Amino acid sequence: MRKGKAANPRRRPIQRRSRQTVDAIVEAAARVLARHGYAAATTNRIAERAGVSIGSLYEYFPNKDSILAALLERHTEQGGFEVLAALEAAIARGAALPALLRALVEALLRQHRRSPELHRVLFEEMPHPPGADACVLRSEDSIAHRLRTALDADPACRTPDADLAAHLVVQTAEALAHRFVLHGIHGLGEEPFADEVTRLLLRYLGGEEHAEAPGRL
Amino acid sequence: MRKGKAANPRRRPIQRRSRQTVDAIVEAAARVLARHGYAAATTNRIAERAGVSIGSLYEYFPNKDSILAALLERHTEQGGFEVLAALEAAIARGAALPALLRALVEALLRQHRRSPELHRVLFEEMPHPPGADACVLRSEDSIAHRLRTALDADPACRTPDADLAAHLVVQTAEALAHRFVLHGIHGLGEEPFADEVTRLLLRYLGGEEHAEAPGRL
Amino acid sequence: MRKGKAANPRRRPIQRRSRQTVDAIVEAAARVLARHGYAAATTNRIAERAGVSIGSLYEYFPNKDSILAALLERHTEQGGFEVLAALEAAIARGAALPALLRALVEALLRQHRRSPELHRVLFEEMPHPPGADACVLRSEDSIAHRLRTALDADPACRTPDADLAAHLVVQTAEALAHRFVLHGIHGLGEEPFADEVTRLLLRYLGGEEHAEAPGRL
Amino acid sequence: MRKGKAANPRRRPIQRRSRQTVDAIVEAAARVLARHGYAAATTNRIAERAGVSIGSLYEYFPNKDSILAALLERHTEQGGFEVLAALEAAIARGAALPALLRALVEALLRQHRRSPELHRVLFEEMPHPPGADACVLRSEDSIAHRLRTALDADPACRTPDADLAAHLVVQTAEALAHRFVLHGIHGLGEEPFADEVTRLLLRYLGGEEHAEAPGRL
DNA sequence: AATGAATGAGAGTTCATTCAT
DNA sequence: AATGAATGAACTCTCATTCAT
Repeated sequence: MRKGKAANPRRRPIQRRSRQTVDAIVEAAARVLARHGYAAATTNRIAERAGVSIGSLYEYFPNKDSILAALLERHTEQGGFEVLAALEAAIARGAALPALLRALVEALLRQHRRSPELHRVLFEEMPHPPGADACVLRSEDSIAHRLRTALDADPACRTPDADLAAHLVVQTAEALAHRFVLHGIHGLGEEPFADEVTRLLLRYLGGEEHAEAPGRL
Repeated sequence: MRKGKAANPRRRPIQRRSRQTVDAIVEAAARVLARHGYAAATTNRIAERAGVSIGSLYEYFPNKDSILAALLERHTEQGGFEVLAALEAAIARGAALPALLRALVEALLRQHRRSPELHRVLFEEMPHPPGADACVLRSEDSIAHRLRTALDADPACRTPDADLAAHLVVQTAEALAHRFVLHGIHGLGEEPFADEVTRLLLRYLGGEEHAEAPGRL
Repeated sequence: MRKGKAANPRRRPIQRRSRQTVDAIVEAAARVLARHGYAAATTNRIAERAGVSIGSLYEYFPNKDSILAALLERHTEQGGFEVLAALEAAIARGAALPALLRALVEALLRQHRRSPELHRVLFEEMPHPPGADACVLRSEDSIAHRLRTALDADPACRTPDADLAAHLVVQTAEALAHRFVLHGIHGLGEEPFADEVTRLLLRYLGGEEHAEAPGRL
Repeated sequence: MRKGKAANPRRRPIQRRSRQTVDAIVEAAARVLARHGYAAATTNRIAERAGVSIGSLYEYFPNKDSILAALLERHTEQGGFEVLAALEAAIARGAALPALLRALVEALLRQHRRSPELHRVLFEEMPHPPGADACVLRSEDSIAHRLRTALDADPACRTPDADLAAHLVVQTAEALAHRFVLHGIHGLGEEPFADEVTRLLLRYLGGEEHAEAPGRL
């Protein structure tokens, strides 16, 4: 049968073994994408790398796109969690605005640095089927949300629309970090880059008196 | 694709007819991508839309990637020229920093607005073969360069590294405009969005005393 | 793209060359089915037998089923034409009812005899997707129709509903011939079989006084 | 199918449990075929419907074909028994030739009517591996045999070769009933259809003086 | 220069069957 | 005996590319 499309549900990875298999497949997809690029990421190669038969792969994923979507989601969620955690830690440390923003920028840089090749393929080489970016938006939203509550509590922050400001801050930091890791800015080092981005964000949020040289945390 | 080959066009389109054919093909690629998405953009369909036989298409382009690369380049260069022109016009008008930045933001928004579908496919759906982004970087570079000379001349601008600042401004404005046009920010209108982004950039560059309400140009 | 299903129109075989290719493919399908059975009739094998690349095959047929459907149709139409022609010839000869029915039975036997293996595979082994039999019904209908006008003209025929009778005659003759050619009836020869079927039909149509031994034509 | 293998079941279902399992599998195959057609009848789906693991299914059947063969056999035998029983009942009632043939025709119609979808799939959609039809022939043979002894005893029957006549009668009735149930004849109702077929058979067997209106039994 | 029919490697996917548990 | 996750050969079909005309 070739007609029965899309939606026949696959085994739900409830049991431990299944979970491992699913992870192995997604992990293999990540390795193949990072090492050989999108064009080489065939289902058969992914299955092979995962040490799983092609049949098993299709036991857990209805088609190729769903594997890549799962990878994108995993990658994005993981990154989001880390950034969120870094934010949380900074807040817990009682960090003021400059240090908070610094933490955000560094977390984003770290995240992009971890596997820049995978990141590049995932976001620049791989076709994003319409709607695949929902998880990216979601992730950004949750970071912006957390940031906003922090901004609300910070007297140094003078900005009319805190929600909007939080979103712009997150989007800006993320976009600049992305670009920096992938393409660099002339020969600029990561440290001065982080300084400058933090300065940018800080001035935007109104804390310009602390703007210079927040230093490393 | 038989082989993932390089991208120098086979025949130098010196004659008028050749130039027209090349343009027709690139234009057809743009239309197909915008209307039907990346997955439907086969070489045969592009040739058909261009009113050219598939054989002729391969007379002018060595492979599919080179067509898409040409399109990406054309799109980027055109956009770059427009932004550059808008910048130039503002400077010629004797615009101060706020108005200058406003002009930059508006030009970028306009550029993304022009064919957002094509833009989305080009930058979010279509695989970017490694190195395909060189032209994007070049375009940004030239805008940043022009901006920098303007900043140098503006006493309102107090920033230690004008070159770096110019690059960050351009990258930030471009990334935020891109995101805004494609995914929006909650229900925010374009006008207030432009205001806020301009405010962000202006504060960064040190002109905070003029930051509020630069108004429309 | 794997989603774009069913209906994208293929090249219509208008030109001479195309017609030849289509014929070669259908003919190859017939040979493969007859020689190796349904299970072995893969598109690649059919293409190979046709001396055509698999790509060309899909240039002319949108999918595997359509090839087999075309073969079924060709086979059925050809058979129908022959039976129709035999009927016409008998009528032209001024044949009376017995000779007419004899001609029908013989034509059907001849038709099934021609390539019994293909016939068996086509009608007993091959899956008939719902609706594939429309052409068979059409063919029978046209034979029944011709027969009916002949019956109307024959005074020997006494039957209340000539249309119904014609259909039953055709269906009965076809079914019995099919079964006889494929499985035989004990050790009965074709000649006596044809005699007996003719007798059956003749008695049904009311011409029982001529029923015995119509002889060969 | 790894190999188009023969069809003797691995385990003789002696125990009650085994018999039940075998029945459940065959029954499940019938339901799946009738409801979803041949293409959807995968071994996994059949096992699922039978409430049996795929492993167990293969404990009782050596391969897929053997399941379908068993179903075909069950279906055919059951149908054969019913027709035989109807014949027997008519004879026991002392029915004359017209009533006897009427009973035969009605029994066949009833049999096809019972699950026409299964019947259609079984005989028109499903591939019949060579030799799968032996059971059909056997069934018809036994009906023809019983009919023959009845004909021998009936003085109204004047036909030279009673055995041949019995076979033709059974084959004709079966083929016409099959066609009628599956495709109909114009808008003809079942009652008049049965009348006409009975008339056809009766005239063939020489009982034309009783041919008109045998009435319902 | 132009055409477009032909090519065929290789993609995604299915499903009958096995076998470790 | 029973399970069902795993297997992988084999299938249908696509599409970038070539080349005879």
